[in-house]
Amino acid sequence: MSVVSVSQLKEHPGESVTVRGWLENKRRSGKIAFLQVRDGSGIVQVVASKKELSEEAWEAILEATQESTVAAIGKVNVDPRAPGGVELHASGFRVDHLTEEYPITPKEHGTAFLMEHRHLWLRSSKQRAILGVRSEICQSIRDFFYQREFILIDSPILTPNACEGTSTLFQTDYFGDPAFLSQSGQLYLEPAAAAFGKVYCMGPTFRAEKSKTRRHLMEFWMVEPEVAFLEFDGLQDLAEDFVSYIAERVLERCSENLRVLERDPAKIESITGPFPRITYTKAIEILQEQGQEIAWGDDFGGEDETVLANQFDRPVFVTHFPSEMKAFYMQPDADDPKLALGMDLLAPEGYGEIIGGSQRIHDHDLLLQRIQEHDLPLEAFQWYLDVRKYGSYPHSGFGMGIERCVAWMCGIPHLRETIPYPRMLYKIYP
RNA sequence: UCCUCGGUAGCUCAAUGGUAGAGCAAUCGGCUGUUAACCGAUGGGUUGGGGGUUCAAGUCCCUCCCGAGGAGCCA
Repeated sequence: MSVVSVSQLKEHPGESVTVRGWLENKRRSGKIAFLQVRDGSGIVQVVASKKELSEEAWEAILEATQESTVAAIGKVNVDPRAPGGVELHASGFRVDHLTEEYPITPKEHGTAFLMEHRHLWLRSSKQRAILGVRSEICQSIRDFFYQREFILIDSPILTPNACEGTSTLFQTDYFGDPAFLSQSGQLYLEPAAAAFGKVYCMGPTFRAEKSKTRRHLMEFWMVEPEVAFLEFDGLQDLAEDFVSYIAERVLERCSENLRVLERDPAKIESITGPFPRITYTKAIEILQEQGQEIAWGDDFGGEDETVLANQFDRPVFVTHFPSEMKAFYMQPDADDPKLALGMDLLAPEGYGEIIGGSQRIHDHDLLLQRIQEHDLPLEAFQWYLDVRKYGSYPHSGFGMGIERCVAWMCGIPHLRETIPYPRMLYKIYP
């Protein structure tokens, strides 16, 4: 008797097959029982009638508890009464492992309890849907760059110094010397752009900031492309194509997950270019018109981002920020050197900053000056300066937070559900 | 780090300063088409820890711990 995955059952109508999985729920009505069996590919209802089963198999059905490992043998029936349209009419049943007192019951639970049981919460339908979307997004990112002939450059996680010199880093011991967990792969990507032209990295990054909000994690995944000879307008085109492609793939491949999440696909259908592009100065004007208390030179707060994004029906680029509020490596605007060629992409619906990027300084002396102005340790950046010393070239890149993108596509409010095992302020279990 | 709210059965929550309760889960029984099934019964508590006020504290006060929401910081 062949083992068939639940997702493939509709290919075997009338056949007798075995399904192996976990018992999600059971309803019993005297001599007939309905069991929801989940195998990872889907959920199927097993219908079991006492008179059609051996005494042993019927006993196994009575004994089976929620989340027990079970094997159901039976005929595949197409039946409109069954959720999913297909059910298994049992001719045999056994319990391979009996679960006792599974903590997550079919009724409601609080967030704290579910986070404490994250390793089990993963089995819940909503969590499976979110992580399924995450998987598709990561795959679409790799496909996007592969199709455009980018080379994958894995950046290091252990680094000898604070890359951007801004955020708080996790420190560890490297054979007696201090080392830090990476907060960005960008600086390591820029030299690689001179080797391959178009490169990207995707991996975990770490920030030791004591942020306690729905939009922050201590450990999050970031994808960062870096392209030689790409300048500021082209960078925005790339980000626009990139985000549009991800949205298209989620719509195409994740419709069932979106349905489980009750996510309106229209919200994702509207993520197509061109995205509006406004300057920081224009953004401040809009915010002031909307009654936000903000002055030129201030950074956006969470509410500012939401108010600004709500002015548009799709993601919006904000560009040309004051140089002082941005990282040391951003190229100054030729028309107004007070401004940096940096851009943020703000997502609608309050999801905030999805992408941050810039054209990088490619002039050696200017970069050296900026490193000194920011009081960064020059010796640690010697290799980074080398990129501008041996065949310098204009180049640009951006970074996108994977979790923020997943939360946005799924329409869920908190980042903690968008990564299998979130690392949050003071919380690292399980 | 700061502000606000909260911590009572395995879970979600009730309980004027006066006998700690319900639903779900668990256990047992009933039911041949259930959709978080339903019906009946049973077991289940150091009310987050410590201290205080009071004849009497889950309830009021102090303190510590833990959690949630928000702010700041940031992607």
